[in-house]
Amino acid sequence: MKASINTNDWVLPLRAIFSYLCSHFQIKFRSPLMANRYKEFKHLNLPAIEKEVLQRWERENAFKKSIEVREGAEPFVFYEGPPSANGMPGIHHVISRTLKDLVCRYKTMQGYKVQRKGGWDTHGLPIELGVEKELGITKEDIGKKISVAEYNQKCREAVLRYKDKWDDLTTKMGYWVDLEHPYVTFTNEYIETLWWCLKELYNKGLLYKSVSIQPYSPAAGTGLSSHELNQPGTYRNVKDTSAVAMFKAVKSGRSQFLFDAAGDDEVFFLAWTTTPWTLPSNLGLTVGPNIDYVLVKTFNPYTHLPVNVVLAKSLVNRYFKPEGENGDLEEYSPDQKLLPWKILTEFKGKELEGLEYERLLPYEANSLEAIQAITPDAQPFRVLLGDFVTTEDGTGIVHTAPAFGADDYKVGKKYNIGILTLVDREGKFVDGLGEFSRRFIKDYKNEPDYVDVNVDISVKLKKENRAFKVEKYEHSYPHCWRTDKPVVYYPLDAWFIKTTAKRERMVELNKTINWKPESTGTGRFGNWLENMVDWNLSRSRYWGTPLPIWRTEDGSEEKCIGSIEELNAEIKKASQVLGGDVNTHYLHDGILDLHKPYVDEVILVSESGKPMKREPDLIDVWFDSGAMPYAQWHFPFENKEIFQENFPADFIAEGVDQTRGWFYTLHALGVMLFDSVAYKTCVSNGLVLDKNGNKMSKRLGNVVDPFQTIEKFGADATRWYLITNASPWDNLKFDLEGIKEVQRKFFGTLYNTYQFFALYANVDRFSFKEAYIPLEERPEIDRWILSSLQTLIKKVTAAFNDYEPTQAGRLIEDFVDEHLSNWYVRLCRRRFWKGEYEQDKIAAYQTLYECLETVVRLMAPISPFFSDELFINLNAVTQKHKEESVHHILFPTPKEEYIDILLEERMGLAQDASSLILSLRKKANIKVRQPLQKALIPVLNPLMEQQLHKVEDLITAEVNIKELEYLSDTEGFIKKKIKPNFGALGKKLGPLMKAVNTALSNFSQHEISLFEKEGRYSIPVGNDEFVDLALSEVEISSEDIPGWTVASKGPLTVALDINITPELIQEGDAREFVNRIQKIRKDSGFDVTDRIEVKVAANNGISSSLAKYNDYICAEILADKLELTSNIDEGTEIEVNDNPLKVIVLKKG
RNA sequence: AGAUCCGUAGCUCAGCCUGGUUAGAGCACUACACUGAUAAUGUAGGGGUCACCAGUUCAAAUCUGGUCGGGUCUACCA
Repeated sequence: MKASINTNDWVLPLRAIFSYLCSHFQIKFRSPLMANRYKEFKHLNLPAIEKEVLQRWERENAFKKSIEVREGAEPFVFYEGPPSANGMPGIHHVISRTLKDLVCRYKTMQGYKVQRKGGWDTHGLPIELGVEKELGITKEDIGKKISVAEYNQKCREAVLRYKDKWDDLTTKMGYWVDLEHPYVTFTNEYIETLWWCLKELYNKGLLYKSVSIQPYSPAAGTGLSSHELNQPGTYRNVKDTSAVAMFKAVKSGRSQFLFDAAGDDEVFFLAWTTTPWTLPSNLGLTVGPNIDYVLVKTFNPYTHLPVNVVLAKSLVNRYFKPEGENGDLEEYSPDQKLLPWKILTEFKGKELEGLEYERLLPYEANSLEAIQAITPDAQPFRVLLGDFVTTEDGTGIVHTAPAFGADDYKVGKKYNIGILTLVDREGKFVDGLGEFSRRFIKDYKNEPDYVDVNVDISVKLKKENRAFKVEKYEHSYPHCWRTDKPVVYYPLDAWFIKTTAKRERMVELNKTINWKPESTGTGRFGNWLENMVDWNLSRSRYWGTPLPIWRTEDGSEEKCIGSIEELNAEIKKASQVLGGDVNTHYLHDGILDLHKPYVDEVILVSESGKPMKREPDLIDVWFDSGAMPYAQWHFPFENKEIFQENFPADFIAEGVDQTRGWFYTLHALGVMLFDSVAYKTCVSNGLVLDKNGNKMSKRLGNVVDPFQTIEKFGADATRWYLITNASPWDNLKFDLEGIKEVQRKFFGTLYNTYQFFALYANVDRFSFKEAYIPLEERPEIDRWILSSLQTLIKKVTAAFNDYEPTQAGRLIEDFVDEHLSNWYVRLCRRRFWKGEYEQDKIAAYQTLYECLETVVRLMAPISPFFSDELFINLNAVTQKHKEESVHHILFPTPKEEYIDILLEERMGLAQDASSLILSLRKKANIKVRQPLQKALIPVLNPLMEQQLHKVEDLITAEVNIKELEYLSDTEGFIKKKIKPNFGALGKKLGPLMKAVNTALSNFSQHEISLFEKEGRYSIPVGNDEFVDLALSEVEISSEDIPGWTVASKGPLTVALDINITPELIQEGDAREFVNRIQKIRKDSGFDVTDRIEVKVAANNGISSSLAKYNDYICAEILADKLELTSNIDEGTEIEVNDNPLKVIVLKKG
């Protein structure tokens, strides 16, 4: 502080010389740091201001400097979740980035060093699919129509396609993040760290290969991980053709009891499926061992043939109407609607175990020979027992196709029924299935004339007396997050990370993370961890991080590579051991690109000297982003110290949809690699919906373009709106009207306040060069606003510290609007433009300046542009800070000694009293310009009188009355009301409260005043019991002053003397006249300091009013002369209190 | 089906944690004022079964349980 004051001493004369030179030699030059006038605006144009500020930031390297100025300071670590730049950014990106930015800016202002490395997610399905669409190819064409090398080159070119748009948005929205040195996930360095991570996991035994039934997207040609399946929007309600198929039981010793009951007719097991395409692969039927089943005699509703069917007892009424029970089976005719039916027998599921049935759809491909060719000894087509069977849907008998369901696979393995996968990886039936061969099981190719094979299968079953019910069934079914096509469950070889082995630790460490809101962490994320399954890493694609594992052909030996150096050494070794052409391309320079196809060309050698090939899989892109804490620094190959300093993150923030995505992969890798959390605080923001609460989608056309929004309303207004409208984690209904409101109400008010300050400070040449006037020498209102300001600083700081920016923003808004603009400035206006430049005026300037500067610093994290503009404009004149941006200085700290609770309280009284008096004026229809004599305020105690007395001048000036009169406690004059102080009495009285309340409400005026005098009172509550009340346990308020019209709010009551004496009328005339002249001054475009002369022709009572108040009028309107004449020809016609006048207003000089 | 968030004025939201007696604000609407800050402001008015039901309590928008509606997420539902 001291240094800057010293600086001022010599800067001021220099500045004078400088400006003299500039004006005389007409040098057009505006130093950003120096000015002798506060910049005044013509209009509030936020977008234009922002453009200027952006240019300045760029010119001055403001972002870089904001980190440099904290060199050596304690770091605050932030991780940027990498966006994928192959799509356009949307408005929902603006909210999470605003959140990230404001926290980082705030922490910088708190003195931390906050590095923010940007990043790009560049691998994976979205990019590949985009490229395929562009080239008009499918996955099968890769390696045929286009080489893998060329394909990957195309991907590499496509990944940063919209980088410019993203950078543009980042810049324009004021998001400070390092775009010059971002981490890019496809670089060798990045991949090398990923390999290092994988090898660490491998060495810990956490990486393994296994066959399992996994979600698989035929359209995308790859398996999906559980968290990919858990992206929003993947589960969708779809209508599928479902079928209840009839599996014909084979007669045997064990099934005899069924045939006995059925009178030796055919017996069928009913099994339901929503995926009829799995029926040809059926190898078993699973029943619940303890579920009750029944054999029902009835007719097939399609073929009308008599049948006997088995299904769960509790599901009988799902298929049969009660009226049909025991109906006449003999008389059934095909045209009757009601199916007659009859339960023949009942039994437990376990009695069905091992019963055989006939193949439903016999073809070459699902013959016993074909099955046993894959699984020797397999014994398919039997009834199995499984615990997973429920009776909530279907028939209680589960059609089991081991290839297409995890449960099916498990139970099938147990009973050794074999496995048939009669659908290939493209999603079409294999050969050997008759008319269904090579047909797609779902419309994966967007064929215009696609015919649903599921329908055809169902029709076939119907015709063959093998379907009992076929209908459209609506259920939620997972879809591939990129292709939007339905996923199937499919047996795949895959590499897994054994996340389940670390579940306990992950759960434990999760409890140390500060989640905003808490429920995301405990609920959504916590549940996810509890139910976690192993992480399926494998992807059968081309553009991604290759799995660095090489294996011998028989799988007996394998090697996991953890660095480029290691790979190059192994390359050489293999070449030497294996000889021939092995790895010849890679011997000289080593490997130059870690992607396909190059890594696949590399052959390594096993310990026993056998060649090893790379496992063909790529890894899940989510591993890329989850490993960014390490890979962004190329750890451990470089930057070890930087990494140590930047792990774990203090703070991350993304949309809540990342809970199972990035939040999870970061956490999982942090725990598994370093036994640490990866982030200490995680803020998850909600979705951005349109103004009607619908999700934004291109299809509905309700998306909001962030560029247009910022261009039109400015980034600051947009940011402020996004942050203050709702808590970040609540869903936001985005409405442009809301931004307009913010712009008008908050920014408009702040702008007006600044503008007002600048206008008069420029007139008076206020530059804060005078000594700081001690608080005790400033008037009441200054001390009040400064006290409120400190309270504001405290609350805003607390809110920001608690990651509650919404609270912070709303507090600032309220202060600027309610306190600063609508009370302080309004009441102090005259201090700025009246009188000489002396102590009181300087105090006013200093106070308003301090408020403005502080507010600007408080709001800077949320509103970086406008705050910086105002800061620079203020500081350019006063030079109080040597920093050149608000984002380089420190956040304000509250001056506790400025806080005066009593003062804030009595100002509240003044505001209430003024408001009440204005409302009384309104009731009596007397305008504020008409002075009134007095207002009466009953005071309940000495403190209240004292308090009011101190703000008396403010009230009288504000509501234009001559005096306040206090009515002290004279019995009979003020009517008082008493009621219990519920809060205080509740605990003490409990059930007696009602009685006391009744007693108090029946108090007479006399009893109330007795109570007040004594300070206590004993109240009878029946049965000779009494309750002793203290004065603090009741609330006494004045309710009425007999004979007066009153208004009250809480304990405050006001009466207004509405007698208007002739003298008051004259004064009112004078004030009205001043108002008219001021309007003329303004309309004529006079400067606020111009002196004028006025001639008035008044032929009525007004002239005497004007004569009487001549001096007052002249002072107000800056007139040197007010001349009253009887008549003038020209002049402006005005009206003063219904009297017409003519005036001529002339500027002097 | 389960988890979670939400439901307060026409709209956007406070208040709920810690129960207290007229449930607030802004926007919008209407009328009247004020103003040398003017795309601002004040006063007044209309507008609420605090989603519903039950419980706890002297007292419930607030605490508890349930129901309904909406969002998001989960699930190996054949």
